[in-house]
Amino acid sequence: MNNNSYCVVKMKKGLNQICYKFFSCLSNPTRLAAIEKLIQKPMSVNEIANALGEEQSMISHNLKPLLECNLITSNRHGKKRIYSLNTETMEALFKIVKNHAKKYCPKGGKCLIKED
Amino acid sequence: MNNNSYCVVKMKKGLNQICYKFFSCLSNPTRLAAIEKLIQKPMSVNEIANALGEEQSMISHNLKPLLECNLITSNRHGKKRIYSLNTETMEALFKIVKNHAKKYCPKGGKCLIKED
DNA sequence: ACACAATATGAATTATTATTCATATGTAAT
DNA sequence: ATTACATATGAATAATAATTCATATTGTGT
Repeated sequence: MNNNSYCVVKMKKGLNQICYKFFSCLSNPTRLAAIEKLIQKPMSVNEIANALGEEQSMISHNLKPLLECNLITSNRHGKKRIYSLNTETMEALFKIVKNHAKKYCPKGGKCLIKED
Repeated sequence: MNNNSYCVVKMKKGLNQICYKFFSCLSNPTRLAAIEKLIQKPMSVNEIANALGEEQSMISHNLKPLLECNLITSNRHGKKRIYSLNTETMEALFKIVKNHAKKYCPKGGKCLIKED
């Protein structure tokens, strides 16, 4: 999955190579829930796990791809490792998604299937 | 998967419900490749399939979630159904991803794993 | 150096998602 | 109404990703 501190995605071409891992990070309920917690404030793995009622190791596994894609960062604080959201990218991203949803998902969270 | 023209995602809460399907659509090499083709110009299923060297039915299957999320639209033109990109959303999105990649993926398409 | 706390890792299992192939549906022209 | 072209659908299989659980690692304070 990575060749020495770089992660290379096997990909067909172009756009894909950059985008696939990026969007994959975000297309997972657990990771989205973790991100949602990190919007509030930086947290440790255990804090996120407790807040979500999930196992510590599961959260740890899930934070990894987010870190690799730099959607979150981490640094030590005493014996804890604190994870923070990359707010620059994430806020810009959510702004677009929310805008899109407002336009196309009138029933709050459900996507309208448009017919032509 | 959908209850009568609406698709409902089973989801833990909040942000997730809106975001999960959105990002899921985009975290797939085939769909990203199809989108890349549609950036150039609107196309039919067969045109996309030929351009990518893939089966027609596979592309058809893959366009469906993009349609449901309104990331593409479609309309008939004679016997063909022409698919077009929702450029408003997609261009804004790619702009963010490219910007993020420029900042964090110095080796063009490979993601730098940051150590602290 | 030791013990503890916090987090990470690996590998097996389970769950989810993609692809394929056969076939159905729809459309337009003759 | 029949044919041919274009696309969609369903269901089986294959591929990929997520979760779990046991355990390893790493850092901290004593």
